[in-house]
Parts: sequence; structure tokens; C-alpha cells
Amino acid sequence: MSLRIYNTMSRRKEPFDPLVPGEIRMYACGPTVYDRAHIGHARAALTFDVVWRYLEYRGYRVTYVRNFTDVDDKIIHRAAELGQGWDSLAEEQIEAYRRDMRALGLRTPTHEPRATQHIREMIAVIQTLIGRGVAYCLDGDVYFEVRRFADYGKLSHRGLEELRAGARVEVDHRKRDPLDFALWKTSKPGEPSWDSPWGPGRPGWHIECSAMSMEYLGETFDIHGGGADLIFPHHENEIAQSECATGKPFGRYWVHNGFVNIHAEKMSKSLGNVLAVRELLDRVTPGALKIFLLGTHYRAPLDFSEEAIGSAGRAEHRLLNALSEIRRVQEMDLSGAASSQDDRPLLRQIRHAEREFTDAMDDDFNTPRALAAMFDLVRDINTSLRDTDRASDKAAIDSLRLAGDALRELGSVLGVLLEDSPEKRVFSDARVADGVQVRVSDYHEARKAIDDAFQSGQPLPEDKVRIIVERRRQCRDEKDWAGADSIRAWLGDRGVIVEDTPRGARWQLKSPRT
RNA sequence: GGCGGCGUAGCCAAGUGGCUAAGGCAGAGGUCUGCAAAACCUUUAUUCGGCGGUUCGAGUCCGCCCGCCGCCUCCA
Repeated sequence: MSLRIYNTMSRRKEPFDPLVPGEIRMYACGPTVYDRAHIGHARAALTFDVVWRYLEYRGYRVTYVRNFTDVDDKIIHRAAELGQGWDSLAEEQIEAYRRDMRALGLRTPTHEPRATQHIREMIAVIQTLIGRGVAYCLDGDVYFEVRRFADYGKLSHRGLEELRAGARVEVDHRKRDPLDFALWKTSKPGEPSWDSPWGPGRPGWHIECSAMSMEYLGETFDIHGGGADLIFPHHENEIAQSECATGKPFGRYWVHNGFVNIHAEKMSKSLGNVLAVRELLDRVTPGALKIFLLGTHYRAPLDFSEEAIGSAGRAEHRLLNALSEIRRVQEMDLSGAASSQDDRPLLRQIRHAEREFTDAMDDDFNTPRALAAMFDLVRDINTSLRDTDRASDKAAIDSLRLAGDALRELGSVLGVLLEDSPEKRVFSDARVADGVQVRVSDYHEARKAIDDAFQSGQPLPEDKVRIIVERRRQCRDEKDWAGADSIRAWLGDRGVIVEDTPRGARWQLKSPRT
């Protein structure tokens, strides 16, 4: 099997073949930093984070560049509204974006260039374009002349005539063609401004990505991506500029992620249904959010709903639970255990899941299928776990360890089940000291300590919880079911879930987010 | 108007023309358990919006119809 990627340019899945064997250069358009990141930004960033992780899992060396558009009309307008400098607003939002993406557990790209730090390179590209006669100056503005690029429209699959016919934007009659777009615009007073051969001004939107991608990745590179909305005009224009400037092909594989709708409606400021990543992460775990997002193929539109995100949270729990159960059996006392036969079925199932996963991801990053492979493995793990609980077997436990490692590795390719994710901490099993009598005074003191912590919103003291759980065990030993149940209910009210297993009770803190 | 996409079980969602239509969530029954929870097992689409067509064979290809959506303007 080899990797196939859907290329917007050809409208089909193509075998992926990097320019330099073993090395991949990838560019994804990042956010315009004027407001908080919303779930759509999260989907775009996650899509390319997963592409990156999978390519590395496949053994490629990847250079991944994602820009920040930090000079733009929207930033200028927003800053004016806020009575703030455009540059300080951009700076703030860049920090906020980084914080949000980190909270989601996304890796930082190899390079995160900012438009304002590459003005010089942009001017150089514009000069080349003027020198080649495909751009022209008008009172300090510079425009790209669309009809000079024969391939214009090849990405969005539209001809110049179609585009002109569909244009609803008011026409600037100074331009040679309504579709000509600005490479450089003169700055109005108070706007950000840089010196240029055409007078003080600022760059047009599209030129930054051409200049920065070529700066970091070369004139031709492997993957260029972004949201589906960028296909036209942004990426179309990037191609026109870049290929005219260099005479070489620009991006080779064009990858575009679909949009997120909110309850079947487009997310927009006017509808007031913009879902900020921040707010979302206040109530769902990053893992749940990612499982939700990856549950739909990246090119398909995705509809957000409370029900769907809740379902993803429970699905995440299923994955985490399997890992936590594996840890538990590994801590079992095996002194008297047999080591009859090794657990061949599970080993086979691990390999099967890994193959299914790879096949799915090779097929244009089919994350829903990849997740299904992980859940299949979870079912196999759980089955083996059940048998292991009944008859401890060292070989079976070894196999389970391998299965857990495999599951974690597959998860890490999708960015779920990450080692340092906070949600995993809630699954700390209590080890119950056998036969130690809990003194009544200790018990009451523990209850009080837990109550205090709970009321002040502090994390509950684990050692105290342990005392309560141990006390409940004593009740159960004495068949004092009413006492045991009331203790369980009491802990439940304070966010501690107690569950009895064949080998004693285990407890966990309810996720603080739910 | 132009271009493109979607419609698969109660919900979400995979599905290179051909083994019994993935997976998750929810539901039902069962196993386990003092009870509960968790987990596991079984079960839930003779059928893929509708109607025709191509084919030995179609959810998968073609045509028409119905319903929904995106882009063509800043947008992830």
C-alpha cells in the first residue's frame, strides 16, 4: 500500500510521491490574527497536524510551515474598534492562538513565519513580477494582471469568463481586468506602512504566502493546504504569482479541509454562533474534541452539535478505559500465576489493527476508518482483559502490554491519548491496603478533609479518599451493604466514582470538565 | 446564473462494482456483580433519498427527479 492524497488541482486521489525522496515540505495557510481561534481554525490546524504526524509515522522527514497573517484590513479595523495598535492586537492574538493550539495538543510547526517579518521578500517577488510584465503599477498600488497567466483558474477549475460573470464585487475601473488583484497597496494615513519602490504601502493578502513558502520551502514544494474557502481566490492567486515569478510549478499537492457548521448552519459572526476553541475546552477534553473532529473525513463538511461532541467524549472514555485497565492488570500480583500459553490471538489482532489503521490513513488520511481500527483493537483488548481477570497468565499480560503500546502509538498519530494529556490523570486507581483497619478517628478526619477540599474547589486529597475507600471495603467485608452504598454515594456526590472489580475497588475522580 | 458537494440504522459516520454494508454514541436482551458501575457477548439497515438505465452483479457507474449545503466577496 502506498499513500494516496486527494489533490484539489486534479480532483482525484493521486499516489503521493515527494519531490525529494524521504523528505516532505508542507505549507498550510494559518490564521489572520484579529480574533480568537474558533472550532473551524481548530479543524484546519488539526487536519494538518495529523497529516504531519502521519507522514512522520510513515518515516518521512517533514518541514511544516504555517504562517500568521498579521497585517490585514480586518486586523486594522478591529484594532481601531478596540482603540488599540494593530501590531499589539496581532501580537496578542498570535499568543492566544498558540495557547489554544497547545491546549488542543497540537504540535508547533517547524516554522511559523509572520507576514510583517517578510516584507522584503514580498517586495522582491513583486519586483520580479513587474520585471516580467505580469504586474503593473497604479498610483502606488501594484496589481497582478490575471490574463497574463494562461493557467489562471486551474485550481478552482474556472475560466476567466466564468469568474468575471460571477464577480459581485464592485469593479475598480482603473484595473485592466476586474479580476486583477493587489500585490501592494498604498497605505492610508494611520495604517501600517513600509517603504517600497512604489512608495509607502502594505502588501496585498496573497503575496505573503508566496514569498514565505518559497523562502522556507523553495520554489516548488510538496503539499500546500488550508481551508476549502481559500481555494479561490487566495490559492489561485498564490499559484499565479508564484509560477509567474519563478517559471516553475508551485505547490504539488493541494489539500483543503472542509468547513464546520454549527447545528447545520454556517458559523458566522452575524448568526452569533461562532464557537471559540477556548470556550469549548472549558467543557470538553481536547481528546474528545479531536475524536469528534476526526470522526468525519477532513474534506467533508462537519456539523457541530452538543450530542455529537458528547458522544465523542464517551468514545474517548472507552479508549482511555482500555489503557487504564491494562495498567491495572500489570500491577496484579502474579506470584502464583501460570504462564501457560502466549496470547497469539491478541498479537494477531494488534497487527491487524495496525494494518487497518495504516491502510485507512494511506487512503487520503481517512481518520474515521483509522479510529474504527483503534476501536476494534479496544474490543480485542477488553476481551483479553476479561479472560485475564479470570485466569492470570503472564503471557497474556505481556500481550496486553504490547496491545496498550500499540493503541497508544496509533493514538499519538491522531494526537489522541497523548501521554501528558490532563484527562488521563483522572484514572488513577487506588491501591487498597489489605486488612489494615481504618480507625474511626482517621475516617472522620478524612471525611472532613475531603469536604473542605470539595467545598473550596480544591483537588481532593488522594490519601484521604483512599482511607474512605478502605473503610467502605471493611463494610463490604462485613456485608454491611447499606454502609458501603452510603459511602459510595457520599463519594459520588463529591466527584469520586467508586467501582468494584473482582480484585477490589477502584476509584477515579470525575472529569472536572463534565 | 456558473462550479462543486452531500443525502447510508434512533443520532454521528466509513464504505477501491462482487466475501455476511466498518466504527462510535444511544437502545434491547444476556454474562459478571450483594447492589451499582465498568467490561464483555448477542442484537438493532434484505438495505443505502426516489425512479429508471448500464452490468452476470451497483450504496458504489450513467440519466432524471426530490431534499440539503458550499464556493463564485473577507473567511479555517
